[in-house]
Amino acid sequence: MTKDVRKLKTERDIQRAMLQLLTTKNFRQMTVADICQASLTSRSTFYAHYLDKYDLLDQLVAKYQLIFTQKVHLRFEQMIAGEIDALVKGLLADMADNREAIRILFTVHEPAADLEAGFHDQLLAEWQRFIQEKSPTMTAPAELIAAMGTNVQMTVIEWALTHGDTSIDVVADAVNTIRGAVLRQIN
Amino acid sequence: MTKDVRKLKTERDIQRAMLQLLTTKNFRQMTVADICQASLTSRSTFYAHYLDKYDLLDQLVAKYQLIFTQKVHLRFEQMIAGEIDALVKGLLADMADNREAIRILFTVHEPAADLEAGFHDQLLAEWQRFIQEKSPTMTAPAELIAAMGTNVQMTVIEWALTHGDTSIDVVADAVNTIRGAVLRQIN
DNA sequence: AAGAAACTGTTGGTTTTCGAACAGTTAACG
DNA sequence: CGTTAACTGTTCGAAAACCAACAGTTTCTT
Repeated sequence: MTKDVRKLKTERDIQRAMLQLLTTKNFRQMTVADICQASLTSRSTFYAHYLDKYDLLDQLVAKYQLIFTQKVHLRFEQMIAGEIDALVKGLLADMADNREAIRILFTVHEPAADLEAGFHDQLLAEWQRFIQEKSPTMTAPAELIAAMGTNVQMTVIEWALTHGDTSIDVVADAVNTIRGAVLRQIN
Repeated sequence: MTKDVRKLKTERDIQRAMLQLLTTKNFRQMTVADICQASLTSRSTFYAHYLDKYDLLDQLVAKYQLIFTQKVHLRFEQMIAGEIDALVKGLLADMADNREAIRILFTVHEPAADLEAGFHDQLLAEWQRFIQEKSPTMTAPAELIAAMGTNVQMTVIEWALTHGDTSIDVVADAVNTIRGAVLRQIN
């Protein structure tokens, strides 16, 4: 039923290798042979696990998209109601182990596999749902406010991914002000 | 002729796992099952590579001892003649990839596998050879001065292993003074 | 445009790893 | 003391990974 340990290990090695390679060269110019060389796996084994490098990227993106999906839904309420410190620190804590991987994948923008876009869409859906519940009829266009809130959050997330969780305090005040302005459009 | 990649990978995984476990528990209370669990290898595979955990430790120690042996002989002359900055920075550069592993192994003191003792003996032999060449007849006992020089170097090496190469400048003056005093006994 | 070089995706035979089981030893515990 | 429990070291069939070779495609060079 459960997967063979060897499969888990090779998939781990291959995924790590791809992430590591993405820091050097971009996805397009990366070959399957490169990935195999970096992960110490044979090409035949690679193709036993993935259709091609696009499939590998898909699965990587899907993996972190899933983690994000699970976390975001739980934290969304407090993300917009609470202080910005709690928001970012909570998210970073959830993703501590994966921060570097997510940061790398955010640089890849393939039509069928775009983690940054995926995060964005996910947040946007949450905002639309939130606005619909809180105030179905509001003066400002709901779509605009949802997009605004989403983009503010994405900005903070990306900032935190690259700068780490220690330097949040520097920007907390500024972001809190903006967040408050967005929320006032809804209430 | 050359080893199968799978063998290299499992040995790498097992060795990494043991080093990682050594940061948690000490060597005596560590079991083969622990190592296998941490490295995601089966016990039967472990025993296909090593006789037991002592054999594994032996090979780990021997590996880093060999690296040290190769580097020390090349750098010994400049280690005692040059400035202490050059000494430590040179050594650390040589061992940059292995610093963490060596630091961990320095905490293990098994009768048959003691990296710290091995480094010490290696340096002592270099000092004895050096004194014999430079001044075969000297007033102070050669053994004492060799031991002194060795211990000074070991102190610096261990300090650098734990504190990193950035903070060498802090102690450079102090160590240079001591090193000068030791060398004056020979010349 | 033609040939070379590199990359893709697949196959089959060989080697390695896995997992479960086993008896024998050591450590823990009431 | 005796009885569990845990650890050691070994065996063997099944599963997975390896490598080399292959034809077909794309990319580079001249």
